[in-house]
Amino acid sequence: MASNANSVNIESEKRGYHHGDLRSALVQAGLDLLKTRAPDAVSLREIARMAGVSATAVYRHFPDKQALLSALCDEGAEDLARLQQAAMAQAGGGRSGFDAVGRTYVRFALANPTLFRLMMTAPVDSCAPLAALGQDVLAKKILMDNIAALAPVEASQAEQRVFALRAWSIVHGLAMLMLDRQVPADDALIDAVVTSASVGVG
Amino acid sequence: MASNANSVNIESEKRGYHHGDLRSALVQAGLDLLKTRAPDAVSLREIARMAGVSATAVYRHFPDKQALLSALCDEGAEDLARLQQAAMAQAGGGRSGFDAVGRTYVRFALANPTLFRLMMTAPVDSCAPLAALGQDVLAKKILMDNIAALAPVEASQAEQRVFALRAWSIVHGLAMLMLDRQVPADDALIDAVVTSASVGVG
DNA sequence: TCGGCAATGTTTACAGCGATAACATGGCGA
DNA sequence: TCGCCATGTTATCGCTGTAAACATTGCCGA
Repeated sequence: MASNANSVNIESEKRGYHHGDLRSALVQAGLDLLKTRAPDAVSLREIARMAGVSATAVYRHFPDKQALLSALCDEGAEDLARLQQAAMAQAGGGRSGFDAVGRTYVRFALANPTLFRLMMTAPVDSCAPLAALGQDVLAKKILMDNIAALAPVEASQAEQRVFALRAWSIVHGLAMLMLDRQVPADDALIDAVVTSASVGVG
Repeated sequence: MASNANSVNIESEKRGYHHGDLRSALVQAGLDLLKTRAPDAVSLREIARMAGVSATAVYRHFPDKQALLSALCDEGAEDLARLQQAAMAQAGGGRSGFDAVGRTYVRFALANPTLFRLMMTAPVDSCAPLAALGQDVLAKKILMDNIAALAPVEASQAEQRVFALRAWSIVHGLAMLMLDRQVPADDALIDAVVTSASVGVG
């Protein structure tokens, strides 16, 4: 997951005043921290501590905490996109590929709850235009296009867009409900909800 | 929205050392604050300030911040349930009532973004059993049962459960995606996604 | 080779946060 | 009337994100 193959072993080497590749180290530390902490329990200071560096050093590489978190989101988005591409390829495309991508989406959310929540939760009050956001949004756009391409061919473009959005809503809603424990995180349940979703429509 | 008709005008009266009904006042202040703040920008201290009381007074009525927030969630859940009941009644039940309930769900989320997010986001790391949570979960259970009752009659119980969960996923996912600005918060779009959701199945 | 500048670390400081402990007030029943 | 106790208060703690000032070092031009 989101390995930065270069610049490993940093923590073991005795480093001098300068770190070498602190930015990558911070991102890696952040991803590690995300695995065990709740989203609002992820503190800039702890990430810095984990990277063996003072808290304010972070500000040499990110304007503020949110920027650091956004960098983590971008890593997550890349991961998710890779997984989905693989799932699609393995299923051989078509409808079964479509379902596989959906299942991958939900399973990724369950496997990386905090990261997923971070990825999908907008900076909230900031009315930033979508284009200004990180590349994860771009990844989603690509995903949307892929989904739309699987809509029934006889449908109009608007109908295809609705079809795609509904598909996204199903997996996103299911993922969120399971993350928030409103619904048991049952693998069979994922299959049931996601798979038959395409039955009634195509 | 979530009016506590009793104990109004508290802030205008000159109160003595004791408040009278601080608990209600805190809940009301919290709901007011939720209207303008992002979820993680809602601080216990500011709610207390808004109620004209010291921060630690809150602890006489709630064990911790989370408990106060849960009280806000319960108010929100009541509101949502009321709105959905009204929508169902006005639409005259049946499929159009079903759709109306779904639309109400999404519109409530858009109208009360922070409150909705608070309601639907579990205390995260706490593995609390669902039964131990606030009444909002109960409200959701009722909702689920209502939805399930509208599933195709020839379906098995398990199929009905999946049908209900998929319906919930659609509206929940759509609400979340719109809240997080992944998708434009367009009223017509809500109608399109929610309404035709029942077309392919029943 | 040397001097200095820019990049990138550090320490210090501040205001706001949730939470605890100790203290103050005052309503109400014995 | 007295005293209990529910419900307020202030003081304090450790944590947070962030800004400002200072320290160190790699690198580039003279």
